[in-house]
Amino acid sequence: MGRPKTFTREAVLEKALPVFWRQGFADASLHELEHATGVNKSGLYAEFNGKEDLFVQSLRYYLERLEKQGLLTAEPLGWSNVERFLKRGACGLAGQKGCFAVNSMRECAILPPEAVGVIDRSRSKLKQLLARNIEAERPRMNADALAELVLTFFTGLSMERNLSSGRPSSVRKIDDLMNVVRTL
Amino acid sequence: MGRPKTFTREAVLEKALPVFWRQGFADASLHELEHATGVNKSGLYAEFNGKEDLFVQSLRYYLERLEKQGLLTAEPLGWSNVERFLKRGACGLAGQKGCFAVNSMRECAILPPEAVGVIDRSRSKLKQLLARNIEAERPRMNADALAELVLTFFTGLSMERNLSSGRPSSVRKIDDLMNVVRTL
DNA sequence: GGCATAAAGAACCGATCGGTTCATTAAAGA
DNA sequence: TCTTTAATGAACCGATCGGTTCTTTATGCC
Repeated sequence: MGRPKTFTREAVLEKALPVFWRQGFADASLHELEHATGVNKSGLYAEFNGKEDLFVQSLRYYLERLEKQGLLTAEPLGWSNVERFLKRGACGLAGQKGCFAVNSMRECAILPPEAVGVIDRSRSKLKQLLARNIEAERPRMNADALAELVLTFFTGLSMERNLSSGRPSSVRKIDDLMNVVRTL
Repeated sequence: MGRPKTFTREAVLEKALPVFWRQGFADASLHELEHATGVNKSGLYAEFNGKEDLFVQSLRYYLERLEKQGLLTAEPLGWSNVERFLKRGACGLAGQKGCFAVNSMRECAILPPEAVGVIDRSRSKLKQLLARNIEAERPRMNADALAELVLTFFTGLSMERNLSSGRPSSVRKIDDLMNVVRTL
């Protein structure tokens, strides 16, 4: 049988995620990742194919966790789902700021292409889910166009969380937006 | 008198800016900056106090150039200014993507504090200018709150330019937004 | 005790990082 | 020519980077 493993692949991702989230891909060093995960560099290398792979897996893990929350799939579909998504989707799971996927968009140029693809697909899916919720409310305005506006707003909201100021105002801002979109 | 200088401080910033814009602060190396500016490393060090200072000066230079365009100060104040700001403010001056200041928000944690302050102040000023233009149109909705929504939308718009897809849709998206806000 | 597996840790690789110094060369005015 | 200033380029610094390998130690089952 041999000695059993002392860490799960998921447990490593869970601890590596905040590092990438906070530092970004370029600025996250293997040394920090070792310390955060508690797994030796050789151990990390045995489990993943280097830093790029670890980043992509962390990103996938993050998006899967977010999906499981079902913020935009809870029945009945509608504005309440959209509002909850805006309020809780940009608040990190691991005590981090903003949205990991949105933050990563900044580094697209130096990210492994696989990561860019993951981000692209997750945004497409997000847009589709938003549109479905909006469509359920039978707005006068085109649901797809409205979904794009909301997604762009969410993106901006996530980015603003990287700043020290203006956190308390974000809830009010979301309320303002929801008041607007409900009339469209 | 001695030998005259062969480069301007401004000319260096003009060429250093795209590097920071594209690569971000952490991922821009002095080697790249040398190559882009055409000024030797020792020359750069004689003119600036290292990489951090060069970044801050580039950021200041970028914002000053943007201000001089007067996108939000042209008379008469109103929606047309806001629309022009959204359409041209996020299109890089130097053939770059999105907004340099917005991109830099991602790196707040590792940026020189001075840079964070510059970003903060520029956003405050931007919000104020937006509010002034909106106020001029006498909307039913609170102008400051509306200005915040527009600024967040702009932030999201700038970030989305880092992605390969969806560029053509951004003009339509801005039109959609303007159609909405004009009714508020 | 054997055997198999897993983890830790250290050593090492070549490369690059930001930063500093200095000797050399070039271009101006006096 | 002499002085002054500017610019270059190379050398060097200590540190860190991502990545690789190997030895050692620990822990399980048979």
